[in-house]
Amino acid sequence: MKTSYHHGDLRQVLMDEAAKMIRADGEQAFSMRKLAAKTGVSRTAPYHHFTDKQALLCAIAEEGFRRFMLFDGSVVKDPETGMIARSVLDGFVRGYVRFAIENAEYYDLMFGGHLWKDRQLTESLTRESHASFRRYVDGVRHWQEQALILESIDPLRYAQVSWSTLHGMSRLLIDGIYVDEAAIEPICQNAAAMLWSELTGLRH
Amino acid sequence: MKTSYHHGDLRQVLMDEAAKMIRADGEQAFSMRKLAAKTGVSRTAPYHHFTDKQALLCAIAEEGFRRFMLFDGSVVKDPETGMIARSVLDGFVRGYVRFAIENAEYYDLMFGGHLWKDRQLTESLTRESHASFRRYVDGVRHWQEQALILESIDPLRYAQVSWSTLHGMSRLLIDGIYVDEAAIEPICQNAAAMLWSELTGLRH
DNA sequence: CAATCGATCTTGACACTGTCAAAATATAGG
DNA sequence: CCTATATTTTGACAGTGTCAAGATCGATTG
Repeated sequence: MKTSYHHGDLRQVLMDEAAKMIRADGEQAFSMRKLAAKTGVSRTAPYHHFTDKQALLCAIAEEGFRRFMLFDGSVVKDPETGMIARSVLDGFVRGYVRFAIENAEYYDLMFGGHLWKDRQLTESLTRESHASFRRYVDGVRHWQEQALILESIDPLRYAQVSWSTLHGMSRLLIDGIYVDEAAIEPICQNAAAMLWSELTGLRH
Repeated sequence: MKTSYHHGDLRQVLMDEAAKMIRADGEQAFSMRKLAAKTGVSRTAPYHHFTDKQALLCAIAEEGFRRFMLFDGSVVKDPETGMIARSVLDGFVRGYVRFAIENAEYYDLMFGGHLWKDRQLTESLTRESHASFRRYVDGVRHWQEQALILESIDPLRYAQVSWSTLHGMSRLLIDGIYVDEAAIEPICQNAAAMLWSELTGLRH
């Protein structure tokens, strides 16, 4: 039932192996030739499944976006105020950061900049990533329709700023800038408190 | 009065030219050999001023940190509440993002991750960058001592989260992720409002 | 002024990279 | 079986970071 001929779905094997290599030694140290060697094929074999090194990286990033969806839609109301509960924000922030840290090799490719910088994104990656963000904005808008958050919020603007916070934290933690791992929990707490306060207008 | 022999302070010329090249074509396309050619010296000449390509990039990043300082310390009080004025936050957020965008080639090296990822930072870069962040935390603490912001705030945690927001926004804007340039102003406004609200406990 | 010495630069070399063109091979359909 | 097509390999080329050895320059000293 294999659709591949010589090497049982080489395409997927290449992507998995590449991700593993990047996780182990960093994107900087990754090379197409080493990937080919590790996979046990010739140097140029990967080029029949990916037009480019860039295309391979885009494909991995795209897979990252598909694994990423964490807006499960389930909401908890605060019984007193009727607004969204702090715990929802806590879970969301932790979920985001957790994904970024545990799948750092994917996260780096998704938002590492290098892919975005040169504007040579695969069209399908562009589509997938934009869809991912749109889901986020839609989720916020949905909260608003249910009166779980302030009416005065602009969902797009809130999405942009809150995503900035989440992304900035993730970079901070992944790269170990100014911070060590033990600080993850309190930082997430603070960020969640800030975002919740922004959404509800309430003070913790 | 030149301290250099053959090429009037080659070290600085290399750094400037490198920054210019990275600005023009991106870090990805930057190479030591092209830099040497552009500067009009031999391929290995730069290696007598920088032990590594990495060391060169670190030196540029370090220069970026020195150009960066934007915590000027001047504060404006809100006449009614006696707390820090919204305009201070506005200016700070805009200043940060402005620097990041206008000096994107420096900012990328400072926080692009690639330098931090492999832990091969120059010692002096580590020092300079940490000093830069410490200045930020100290600034917040100073505000607190003057009772310009809430007493309940943990300056370190606030610094980490707010820096996350600023950094995330900058990446978002520099890389053009999910956003176009026209949105810079409203996004800065929203972020400043959120941070100000977090600092003062007030609602805009 | 000449000799020397250290700082600065160049030349040559090596292993490694991405990727193209052409050749080789395996598989599927007729 | 035989041919067309999908897949992989071999060979090649220009470009990369950087090391070792040599050449050259500037200043310092005798």
